[in-house]
Amino acid sequence: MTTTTAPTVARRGRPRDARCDEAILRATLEMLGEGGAGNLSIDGVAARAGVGKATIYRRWSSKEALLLEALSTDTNAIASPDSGTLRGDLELYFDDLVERLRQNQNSDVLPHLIEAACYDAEVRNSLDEYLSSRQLPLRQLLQRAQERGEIAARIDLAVVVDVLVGPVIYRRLMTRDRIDGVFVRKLLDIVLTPAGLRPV
Amino acid sequence: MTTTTAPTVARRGRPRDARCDEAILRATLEMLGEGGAGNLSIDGVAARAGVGKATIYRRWSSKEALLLEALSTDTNAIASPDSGTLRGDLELYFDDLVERLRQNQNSDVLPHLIEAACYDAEVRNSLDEYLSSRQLPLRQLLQRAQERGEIAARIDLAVVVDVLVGPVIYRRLMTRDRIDGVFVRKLLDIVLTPAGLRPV
Amino acid sequence: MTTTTAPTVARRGRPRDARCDEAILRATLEMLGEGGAGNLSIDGVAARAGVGKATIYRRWSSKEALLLEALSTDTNAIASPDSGTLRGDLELYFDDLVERLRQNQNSDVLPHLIEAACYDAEVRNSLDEYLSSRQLPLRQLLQRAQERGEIAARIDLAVVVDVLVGPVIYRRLMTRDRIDGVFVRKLLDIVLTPAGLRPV
Amino acid sequence: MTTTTAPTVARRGRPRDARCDEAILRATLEMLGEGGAGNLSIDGVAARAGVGKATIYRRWSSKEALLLEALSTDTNAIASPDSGTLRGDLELYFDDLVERLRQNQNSDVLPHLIEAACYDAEVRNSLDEYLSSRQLPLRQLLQRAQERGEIAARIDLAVVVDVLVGPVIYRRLMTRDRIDGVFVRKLLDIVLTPAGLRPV
DNA sequence: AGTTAAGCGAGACGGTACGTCGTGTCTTGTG
DNA sequence: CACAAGACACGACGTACCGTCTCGCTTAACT
Repeated sequence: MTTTTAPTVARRGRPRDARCDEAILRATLEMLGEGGAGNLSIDGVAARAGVGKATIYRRWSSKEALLLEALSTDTNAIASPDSGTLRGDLELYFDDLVERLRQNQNSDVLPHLIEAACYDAEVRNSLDEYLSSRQLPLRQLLQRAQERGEIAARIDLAVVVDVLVGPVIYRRLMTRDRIDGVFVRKLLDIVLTPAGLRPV
Repeated sequence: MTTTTAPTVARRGRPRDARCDEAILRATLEMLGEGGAGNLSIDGVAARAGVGKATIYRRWSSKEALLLEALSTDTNAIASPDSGTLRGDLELYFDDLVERLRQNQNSDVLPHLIEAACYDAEVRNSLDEYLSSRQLPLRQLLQRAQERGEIAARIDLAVVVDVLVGPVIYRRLMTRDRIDGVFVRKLLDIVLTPAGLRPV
Repeated sequence: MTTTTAPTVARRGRPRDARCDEAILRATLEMLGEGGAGNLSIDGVAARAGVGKATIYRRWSSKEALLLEALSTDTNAIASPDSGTLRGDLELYFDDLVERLRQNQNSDVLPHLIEAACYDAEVRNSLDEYLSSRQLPLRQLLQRAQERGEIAARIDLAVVVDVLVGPVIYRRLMTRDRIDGVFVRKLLDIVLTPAGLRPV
Repeated sequence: MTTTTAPTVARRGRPRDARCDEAILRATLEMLGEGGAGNLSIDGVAARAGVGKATIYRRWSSKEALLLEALSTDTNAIASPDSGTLRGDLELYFDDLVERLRQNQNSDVLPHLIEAACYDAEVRNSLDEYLSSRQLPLRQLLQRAQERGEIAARIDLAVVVDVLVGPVIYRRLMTRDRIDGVFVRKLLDIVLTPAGLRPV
């Protein structure tokens, strides 16, 4: 994280006004909902938040840094299930994920950030960190399944993550096909059930 | 398709100069290679192609429409393998895909187009069409496998496509992990081998 | 004049269509009336006249050449009075001039041409010729008055023309004050009546 | 005038940088001298002044507004003579005027502004104001002469102004004949001397 | 009658300038 | 120092005309 809230430093001068942070993030989220990331401008956010542009740039180095922070405010923790079985855990995890995606249905923030990350290493890092943190429960869940023997030891769990999350992201970003419980079940069936795709 | 091959229409006025199309597309691809989609400007393309901006806008309604056309010119056909086995076909298909991705390694065109598609329905449609055409061999290959009985009839092939392509795209766009033969084998192992992930 | 209507030359090929000239000039005058010279474009004239742009440029070398021609079509001859007295002649001449100005009240063609003449020598010459032809009756009228002795022989008639026409043009172009019979009488009073301004 | 010298208002935000005004006006005058008003572009002025285009548009709504301001900076006051006689005053006034015209000999600024004033009311007003201020000394000078009885009380001084200034402007804009001391003397002779043009 | 040269409508072409918008930085006066 | 306001350099946008050029066709005059 960039914010090192070292409490002992006690910086001099007027302290930052926490209400500014709030107002800026709220304005950002509102404008994201209305026009999407592409139509969101710092000028616009500043105007709506009733804040000077410098006040924004003092806190975030770029539009994308701001977006990432705004996204992170949605921090009701991700489900970290432990039902005892791999299938059960995955269903809980994905049901949560589906619900999240359903809520901000047409959000284009992710595509925007992905593109921005191509040009800006700092954004790249922050985005990686953000995504990684979102995946943590899934990795842990798989780890436990492998320890229980539900997943063969030889399997590379990183690839399993790809196989599970990839299809969802793919639908989200590219095909825009429906992402719901039905899709998740089909996905899990294919990945988990040997009878689905069997080698000749 | 927009091409109405009605030869009897006999369009009036000076016809479009095909050399302009070439020059513009060539300039576009060059600048894509150099600076990426984000740093590509219509002004720049026009200047490099030795062409007025209007000549570009006469053909493409936006930067993204131009990018899509430029991408489509890369028309060495995608591998449409038929080795007789699902596994064999998939390996051939993905080896081809991996090679393509390897070539324009750090291209940010796809992220850029994905974002643009969020705001512009026309781009959305063109992009869908483009992606769909790239997937065609894969869909056909799976179709044949299902007819041969290698894939259970109850399986939704659309989801299989997601499960296969999704992980690759996911690495490409989000985790930026390595995409190579090793990854593809692991991926196919997980998806095709029942012994990998087995339900309790 | 540019048009050398040598009838014996008998140029080969398809002859120019006189209806085009008409249509173009009519369209030009209409658009002049609507938007003024500044808002008149060759594209617009061509479209309204139902004519290709080349058909216009084949006849006139520039927008201004076209304007000059369009102006010259208004060729109901200028009054060339001969009432026997200087004052009488001048009143007739200026009444005619005032009427002409009144008709195309807010025309901005003259300013436009004056400016264009600054940059284009051809326009300069055509404009000079046009203006000179309009002044001819006045010069003749003054010439006769000088021969009759109404104007002292030592007087430079060119300057008299300036003194008479200048004020009208000045009002027209710069002050935009009213130009009517009252003004003309006042003008003639000042210039012709010794009791008006008398040297101490 | 637009300048509201209210010092108590204490305008907020970063104040306009006076050096920008200077640089822009200087660049404008330079480019006027080089290419004339017709070849002067906002892009060009911005580039030469080392200033963004927005910085120009923030101050002036159009090219013409800028030109008017630039002209007004040439503020070595106009001669406001008081020699005691009408003839003497006029000679002083016109000698000054002739000298000014001689300096920027081929300037096309005036024609350009006159045309622009046809389309833009704001330019119209500014131009009127500018011209009116230039005429002020002449009007005062005539006023005094009328009070002294050198000009008959019944004479409309506004028309006298036209009669005096009109011929000069007319030469300047239309005939492009020479404007010098000789011309001015001839002009004054005709207007002031009863023996020149006498009514029958 | 066939050939040829130009006229014609349509519209593409290389340019140039336009006026607007957004970025990230800066400079004021006021807390 | 932080803050609101807003000026600043820069760069891209998409549009409008300019004057020229190519198409396929028509229209006469000259072979």
